[in-house]
Order: sequence, then C-alpha cells, then structure tokens
Amino acid sequence: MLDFSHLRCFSAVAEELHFGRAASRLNMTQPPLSRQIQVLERVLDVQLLDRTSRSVRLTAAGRSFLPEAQRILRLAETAAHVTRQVAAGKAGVLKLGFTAASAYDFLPRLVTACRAALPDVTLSLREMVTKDQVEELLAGRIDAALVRPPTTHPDLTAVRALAEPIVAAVPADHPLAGRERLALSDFQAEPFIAYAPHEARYFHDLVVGLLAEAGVQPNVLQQLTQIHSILALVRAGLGLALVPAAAERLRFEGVVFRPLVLAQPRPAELFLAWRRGDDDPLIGRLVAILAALPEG
Amino acid sequence: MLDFSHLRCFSAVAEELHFGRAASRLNMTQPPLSRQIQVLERVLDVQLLDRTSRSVRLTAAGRSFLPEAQRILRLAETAAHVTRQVAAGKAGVLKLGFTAASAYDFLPRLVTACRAALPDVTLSLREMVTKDQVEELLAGRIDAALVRPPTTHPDLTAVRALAEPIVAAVPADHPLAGRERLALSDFQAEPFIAYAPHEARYFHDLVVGLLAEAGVQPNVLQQLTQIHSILALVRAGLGLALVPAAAERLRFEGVVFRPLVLAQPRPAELFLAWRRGDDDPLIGRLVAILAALPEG
DNA sequence: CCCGATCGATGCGCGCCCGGCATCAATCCA
DNA sequence: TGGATTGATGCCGGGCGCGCATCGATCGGG
Repeated sequence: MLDFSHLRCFSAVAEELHFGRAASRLNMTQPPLSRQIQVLERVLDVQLLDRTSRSVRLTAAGRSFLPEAQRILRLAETAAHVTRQVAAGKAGVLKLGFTAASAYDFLPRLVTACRAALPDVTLSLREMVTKDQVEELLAGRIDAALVRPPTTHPDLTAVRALAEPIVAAVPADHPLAGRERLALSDFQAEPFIAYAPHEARYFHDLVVGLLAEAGVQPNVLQQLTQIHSILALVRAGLGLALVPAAAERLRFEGVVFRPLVLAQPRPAELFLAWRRGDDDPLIGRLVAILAALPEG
Repeated sequence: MLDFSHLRCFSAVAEELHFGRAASRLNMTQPPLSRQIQVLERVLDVQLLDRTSRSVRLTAAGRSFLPEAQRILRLAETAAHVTRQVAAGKAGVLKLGFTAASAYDFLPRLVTACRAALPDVTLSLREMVTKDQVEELLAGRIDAALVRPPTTHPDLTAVRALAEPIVAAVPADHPLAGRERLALSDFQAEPFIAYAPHEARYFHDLVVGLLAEAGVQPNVLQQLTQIHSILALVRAGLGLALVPAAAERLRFEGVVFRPLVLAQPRPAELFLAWRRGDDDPLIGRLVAILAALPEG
C-alpha cells in the first residue's frame, strides 16, 4: 500500500538523482532508501528510476509521477498547517446571521475587526430576522447569529453585543426638528410611523413599551417592518418615528435625528448567539473580538 | 510524521463516526485504530474527534481536515493509476515534431490513429524543418519527429513512416494537363517551379536527382520553400512542378495533378525518429500504431 | 590493462512499532 | 441498578524498517 515515506524517498532521489545524497537529506542511510524505492516500484508495479551503479535517471513514468508526489506531499503539509490554524480559531469559515438593522453600523465594524484580527477566517453572512436565525442556528446552517432579545433558548448561549440609544426621526421641516433633544411626551398625539408587530416584533414591543410606560399615545398612521421604509415616510412628512441610533448612518436627506431623553439611555439591545457547547474555536475568537470592540 | 495510514484511518472513522465499524472497514480491529487516531492528533497537535464511549463527533478542525484527507487519498490513487498508465504507454504527453508537407495528409492520419488507440495520450505538435527537429530531439525538447532522410544520426533511431509518389502539378489550361500520366522527359525545357536548395533541401535534392538521372533539364524560373507557394505559382501558369502526392490534398483550384512514371514509384520518404535508447513507452506505442497504419 | 574509487544492491541482525487479544471504564437503556 | 455498547489501555508477539558490512558493476587514472 502506498505510503508518504515512499513519496518522500522518491521525491528526494528524483531531485538529487543520487541515492547517497538523497539519503542524507532524508536523515537516513542509503540501503533502506534503496529498499523504499524498490517497494514503491513494486507497489506501483512500475519502474520509476533507471539506475546503474554509476547513474540514476528518471523513466517516463517517474517523470510523470514526480510532480504528483511533490504535490501530494505539499498538500499534506498545507492541510496539516491549515488544520492547526482552524483548531486555533485562526482560519476557517464562520457562518454568521444578522438582522437588517445591525448591518447599518454594528456589523461592518464587527466584520472589519474580524478581518484585521483573523485574516484567514471567512465570514459567511446571511440577513435574517431573529426568529429565523434561531432556527438556522439550531439546525447548524449558521454558526453564530446577531439577534434581538429575548435570547433565552436552552440550547443557545448569547452575550450582549451592543446596547444603543433610541433616537427620534423627524421631518426636517417639522417644528420639533428645531429642538436640541426630545422627550417621549413630545410624541403625544403626533402622527407616528410605527413598527409592524410581527415582522419587526422587537422594535415594535420596545417602542410600544416605552410609550406606554410614559403614558404617551401618538397617532399611529402606519406600521412598517424596514427602518429605511419608515424613514422614507418620515421624510415624506407623514409623521415622526423612533429608530435605533444606528439608523443615522443611513444618512436620509430630509430627516433629522434628535436624541431622546429616556430613563434607560440605551434600550435597544443586540446579542451574539451560538449553539451551547459548540466547540468551534472561531466562536471564542469572535466573542473576544466582540469584547474588544470599541463601543459605538 | 504524517502518514497515509493515518489519513485512511481518520477518513474511515470520520465517515462512520464509529470506531468499530471503521475498523472492520479497514480490515483491522478497533484498538489499533484508536491508537492511529491518537497518533494523528498528536502529530497535528489538534483534536480532530470528540469521542466519549457512546458517541464520536467531528470537531471544527476535524471537519476542515476530512475533505483534505480524502482529497489527498484520492490524489494518491489517481497518481498511482496514471503512473501505471504512463508506464504502459497508455497515457502521458508525447512532443512530436513534423515537417510542413507531412501535415497535408500523413500527420492527420497518424494523430487520428493515436487518438483512437491511446485516448489518454496528448500529442504536442510542433512544425519544424528536419534539421531543427533533429536538434530539438537531441536536446530533449521533442520526443519524436517526422523527418526527411537522411536519418543516420548516431544518437537517433528512425523507421520509415511513409514512402509516397511524386506527382506532376500542371496548370489546368496547360497542354500537358490533358495527358493521363506524365514522364520526366515531358519536363524538358518546360518552365519549372523548383524547391529552394537549403530551406527545402530534401525535395530539392530529390527532384534535382530525378531530373539529372533522366537527363532532363527544365527551365527553372523560381525556387521556393513551401509547397503551397509552389502550387500558387503553378496555378498562375508560371510553370510546372513536381510535388509529393500528399499535396493533392491541398485541393488547389486551377492546378491538376498527374501521376509521374518513375523507376522508383514512391521516392519521397518520411521517417519517424527518436532518441536511441529513449525508454518512453509512448515511442513503442507510436511505432506500433505507425506499423498498423493503412498505406495512404 | 589493471587497480582503486564510487555507488547502488543485498545479506544480516537488532530493535521498535504496529497489530491483535484481553480487559477496563464510561455511558446508556431497560 | 445491571447489562450492553463502545472507546481506551495494558500487554505481548511478529514483522519490518533501520543501520552495518559487504558485494558487484562501472568508470577513470596511471
């Protein structure tokens, strides 16, 4: 049966065309090297080298086998190296899910930090709502997920990746646009663009909770899922909205963002979740990168 | 040091996820298989498998190593197979030189026969004059050559590949075009397109010899190297020419070819030459194919 | 023309390693 | 809680791969 040592021996002899030199390169003596070559030729049932007591030459078959042998040896070395890198969490592929809103500001920062710290790691990104991410995570189709609370599934572990403020989105020509900062009470009876209760459940519940807690009842005109759609309606002057601070990165002309005075300054949370007990070392690396990420 | 048996063992265990079944697949018992995996993990310094007494699972490193291991094993098998094929002369690359005129009829027939008999052999073709072919052959830059005589170099062996008639090329509107067959004496004092004495030495010497032997002196107007150039001048009505029968394959409109009555019916010879003692089995295959080729 | 040097092949003996058997230890199921 | 399953481990025997010594072929120099 074919063996790496045969390939190493053949490769050395074929390169040196001299058994003695090849043997010393392989840290062995000439006799066992001669035998290794004989065994290889017997295994392949092919004469690879024409040798007399004065010269060693490759046969046509040997010439064709040499690059293959070298390639296989090289592949084995790189495979070993890559595997060590993967085990150290320094190489490999991490399939990461994320919510649409996290792509506005947080995800690019995370990806940039990963590229810098782990240049040989490939992040495979997929946008999904939190519910689908949990499903895909449990099914093993993604390895980590940027999700909204709650993150209490028994088979998942999660750490908070981000807590960000909620800001008011106001049409540029609206009276409130002139104010430095707003309070929830400013929204009383104002036309309001809200989140859809199912498709954008987290922000819907968050905003509804904040308003209810403050006893404020805006005039809800529309319920939408996507933040950029909400901002488009705000720009059109249809009403005000409450959006995560990261939405400012969308740079919507005609919409101004104003800080919102809240008891809890950063109520919008994002978590990194993964399968409990997942031994992929990339998870640990990712959590470490996350912890070192400057707060945005 | 990494070893094929490690890869085979790992591959089997990773596919079966069961040491006992993997062992029986490898025709061995379970204990040495466990040890092989331990050795592999020690060599790589990486844990590839998470195993308890009830379950075997791949780690992230193992998942990345498995396809590499399988690929290396597959490569080794195909390399062995290809090498056996090369040794049998059934695969590989043969660099073949040929003269321009041999490409008119003989070379395509030879290439077709090679493709049919040796589908995994690649013929790498280069057109050169005989002198250059001998040089390239000796330098090892081509492996075989279709050359014109003489083929008496001490380091080369040659067999006759072809002996073909010489035919007369006559303008369609020339009086001689009406004749069924011609003799050399018909060329006495006729305008004649001849071969260049250096660049087309073989045909030049052949034609000069034939004419001299017959005591015929045509009126040589031009000396050219390429047969298609000669035929172009014939078509233009500038004179007659003597060309190898294969030139008929060029299907030159306005030129008719007439058999030439000669003492030696097939005086134009082509030889297959190769390095004396070249052990490339493809040479032998090629010679055999040549011998089996129907005479054209 | 012969002798010595070179170099791959071979005979031989030793030691290591690999494979198999028996058994242990952990885990799961009934 | 006991038996079955399964991977790990202790142990032993045989084979094989290594190195040493030597052979045989070939080439070059005197």
